[in-house]
Amino acid sequence: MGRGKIEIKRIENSTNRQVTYSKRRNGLIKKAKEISVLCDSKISLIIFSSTNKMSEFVSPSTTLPELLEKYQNNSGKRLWDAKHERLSAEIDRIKKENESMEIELRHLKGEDVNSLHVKELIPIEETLENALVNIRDKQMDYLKMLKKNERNLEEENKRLSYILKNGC
Amino acid sequence: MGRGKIEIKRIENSTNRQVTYSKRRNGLIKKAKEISVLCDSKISLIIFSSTNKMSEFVSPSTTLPELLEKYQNNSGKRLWDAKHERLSAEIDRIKKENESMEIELRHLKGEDVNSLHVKELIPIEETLENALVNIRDKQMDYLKMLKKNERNLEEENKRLSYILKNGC
DNA sequence: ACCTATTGATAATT
DNA sequence: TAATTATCAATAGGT
Repeated sequence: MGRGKIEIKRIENSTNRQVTYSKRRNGLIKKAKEISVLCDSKISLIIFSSTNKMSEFVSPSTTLPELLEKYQNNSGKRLWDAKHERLSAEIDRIKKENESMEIELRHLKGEDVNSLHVKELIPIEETLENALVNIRDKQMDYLKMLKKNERNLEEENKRLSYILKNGC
Repeated sequence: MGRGKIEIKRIENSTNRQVTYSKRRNGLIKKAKEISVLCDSKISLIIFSSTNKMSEFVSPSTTLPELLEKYQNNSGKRLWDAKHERLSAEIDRIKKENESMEIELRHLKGEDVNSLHVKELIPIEETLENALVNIRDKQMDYLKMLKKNERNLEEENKRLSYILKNGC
């Protein structure tokens, strides 16, 4: 079907491949249209080129979702239920994570402590004490920095005053 | 492409239509295979005859669900119902909640405090102090209860001893 | 189903 | 990149 017969294997020359792709894709879509009209059939054709450019044809008498629904009924294959399940499972997982974090948060805020046994209060107390130490350290650092800045400014002031008093 | 040219319109004779369908479907699938091999492209072809008999071809380098996923990304069309989107949206929402809780938790544990401004430390400090107060109150309540129990037991002891000493 | 005249698709070339 | 065309492939109609 051309100036020479070709072997059906990947065309290595990428320009040739692109050209052939373009021609054959058009041919394929044309033939898909023709069979859908001639034979009153419903078709979906989705093509991605090797560079991931998409082309599609769906016979006008239907829609892709409708066709896929029929596909599932016909083949018994699930196209997206698996995905739903995965998403649902992920939601469950994250929700559980969420709940336990919420509980931990409440405990660290000293809420709902009545639901805890006294022994369970001890690690929480320790965590809170450590946190307070950290935070106060940080505040202390900040204070020290302020003091240091203050000292630096005072010294600079003295120096400038001295220079002003005694001339340059 | 045959003994005579035909017009591209529905073939009314149902036998002819069926025969043509069969031939052209095979041709279409063959061409789909060829382009997928020659041009390294990914294809899905689903055909239903006018009698609802299904045929399909999916290039071996992919799967229909994968292709449909790409189709959705590429076209922006949603193939499966709103349920999927709802689930995805919920996952996003919960994940965001999760993240902010994680951050809050870390701060309440005195972690990552260097990323905070000193002013932001103040409410955290207050929260921690309140939490410690609550927890220590709870511990104190427990201690008081223990003391009270102790007293009660001591009194009961005295009473029993008295009864034993002086007869019933 | 198979056959084959004929049309249609396309590989190589420009 | 778009036409052209020689050649091969698909297939319509007949058996």
